[in-house]
Amino acid sequence: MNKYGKITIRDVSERANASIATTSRVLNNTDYPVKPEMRKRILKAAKELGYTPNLLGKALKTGKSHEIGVVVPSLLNPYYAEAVTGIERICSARGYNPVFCSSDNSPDKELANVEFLIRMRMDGIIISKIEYGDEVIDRVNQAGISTVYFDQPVSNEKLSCVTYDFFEAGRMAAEYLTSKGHKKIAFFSLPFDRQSRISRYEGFKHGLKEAEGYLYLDSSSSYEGGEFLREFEAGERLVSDFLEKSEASAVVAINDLIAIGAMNAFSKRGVSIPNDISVVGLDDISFATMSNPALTTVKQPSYEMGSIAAEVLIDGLEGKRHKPEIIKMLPKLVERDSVCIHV
Amino acid sequence: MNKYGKITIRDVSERANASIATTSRVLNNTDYPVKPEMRKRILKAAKELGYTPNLLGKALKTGKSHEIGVVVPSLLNPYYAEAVTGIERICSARGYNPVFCSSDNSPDKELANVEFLIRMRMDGIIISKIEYGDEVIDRVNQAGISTVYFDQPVSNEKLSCVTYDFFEAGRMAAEYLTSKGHKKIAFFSLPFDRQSRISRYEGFKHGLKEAEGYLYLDSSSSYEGGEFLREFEAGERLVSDFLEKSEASAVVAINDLIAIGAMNAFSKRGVSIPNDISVVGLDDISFATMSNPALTTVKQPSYEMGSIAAEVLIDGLEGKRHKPEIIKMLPKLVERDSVCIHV
DNA sequence: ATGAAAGCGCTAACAC
DNA sequence: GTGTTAGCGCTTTCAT
Repeated sequence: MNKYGKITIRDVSERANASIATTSRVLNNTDYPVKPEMRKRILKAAKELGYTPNLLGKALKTGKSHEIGVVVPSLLNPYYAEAVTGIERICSARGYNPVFCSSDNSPDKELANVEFLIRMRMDGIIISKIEYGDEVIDRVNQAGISTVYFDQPVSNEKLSCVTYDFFEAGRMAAEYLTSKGHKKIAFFSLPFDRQSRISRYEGFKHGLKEAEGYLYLDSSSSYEGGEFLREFEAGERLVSDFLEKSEASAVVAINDLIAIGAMNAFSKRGVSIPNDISVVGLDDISFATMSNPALTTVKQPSYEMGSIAAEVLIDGLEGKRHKPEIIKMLPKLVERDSVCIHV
Repeated sequence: MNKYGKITIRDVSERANASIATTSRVLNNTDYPVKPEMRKRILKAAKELGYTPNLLGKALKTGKSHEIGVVVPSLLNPYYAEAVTGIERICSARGYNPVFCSSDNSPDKELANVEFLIRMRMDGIIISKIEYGDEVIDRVNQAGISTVYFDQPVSNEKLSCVTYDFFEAGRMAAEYLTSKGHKKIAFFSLPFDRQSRISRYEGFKHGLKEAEGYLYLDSSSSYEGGEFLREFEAGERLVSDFLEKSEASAVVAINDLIAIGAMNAFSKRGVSIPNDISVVGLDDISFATMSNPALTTVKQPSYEMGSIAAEVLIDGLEGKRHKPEIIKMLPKLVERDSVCIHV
């Protein structure tokens, strides 16, 4: 035992009367030939001493940590919680250890997290980037660390990315509503500060066809109390605005949280969903099944996106994939109880 | 540049015509005296080369990683998501980097995660333990790593723990209902496989006073699809059971997810909340404000518990606290719209 | 089949 | 004010 009070491989080797090299070979279960008795002695010594390998030493030496860094904007947001769960399952199935960092919706923290992961010499990084510019991308490229982006699209074709057809999702929502006879449809949104929102809205407009579209934007920006609640409340505010003008018979919300907040605000004011107003969300978070009425929405398969991002990254790390992979997941309409036919 | 293609401190020192030692001193911003020109040269060289410190080397040498490992049963569960956010904020404010691991509700994975964090030589660990026995505790103790437990209570007084008065929470819920005139109150629960659930139920019974209590247990155990939805569905199943017997005018649910699931199932069957049946939850997750009606519940301050756990741990690491700290957070009743007076 | 030793990137004690 | 060097725990090449 050294001055740090930790058992090292050296302590084990001494107690087993073996060399460090042999000890390392045994402890790592390599197929290197070692006499059975020696092997047994070493294993016994390790056990008796309560040896715990120091992965820092190992990673420093080998240049591989078997760790994968994951950066998401928020762990509070069910959407990311699901993605992260997908990542976690794949990584651990394939022998990697995911390390999650939340950037708390702050681009600065996002960059700091990425920096940290690079400095820790992660084998790879999975990131759902919110920063608008390319600082993160540049940093990661310069460091030469394998990275896959997910959620928000990344323009560069050289980069692996698991994204989603946001445009098509918006389009499907609008089209579904028109197919139900709605002629005037509102769009409830947060500020268009990310590509996904812009695309959703573009798609929405496209899906409208002959129907009229009305945009309602909530721009109160406080991120206090978690963006989670904030979005829910945005839904409530948008309803006030909407009710004043009463231009439409249906609304598409930029995400489920807003849709649910809106539905609640509507019911509180005696507007019945879906009888008076139809609502469709975008995302399909688990909670969408739990709202009352259950929310009709367009699914973004966050869990699968997370899993696939992890697969792509690990395949790359293990040399099973060489070119950057750009995967665009398709939306799927999930019909529940928040829409009805407009006559 | 070495064979790994990474810039090391050595490369920087060579380019700056300085020694490694001086370079290290400058790069770490120590107050060690270094001539301004030299300092400038080194900084310049580092920048030009795109030097990125290798934290593995540093941690190996110093024995401090400034990383804190966090293990929770699930990141999908909003309760833990909130706790984790509290941890994240404190750690990053105090210069530590939290590393989150989800054990995916599996005791085996929990132990594996803990093992990983120990091997990575984290400075400390924060864990919400689900494993029923003491394996995790023993392992952590043997490794001699500073740890604070949170959520589930830990019996050992030698261990720092941030927990919650589960008994009192159950009691408050029951008492609140009796104070509203309810005489027959049901308790909706999942299996009593953890202390928190047992305590909540005990407290509930205690708070009943002269009122009658009825226990409804959901034991369908599949963890597929995430415990999140599972609990919501458990609420629905419990309602079927309840409606067959119709013994009570109010229900206390072991957690908010079940309460919300139950409320939905009730409304679907034409039972109006709170007019026909009053419901109170336990937890106060953010979703509780978003249900319809908004859920009256007993708050467990998960965000604060996470923050405090982080504070306690870091104080310990920095020698600002020496004895184990046992903190028991108090519940708080949050009145919303799911309860009414029983006549 | 086993071991000695170099070295991964870094810090810090010590020397000058 | 600056530099030399030992060594953190580990793997791995090369000898034996």
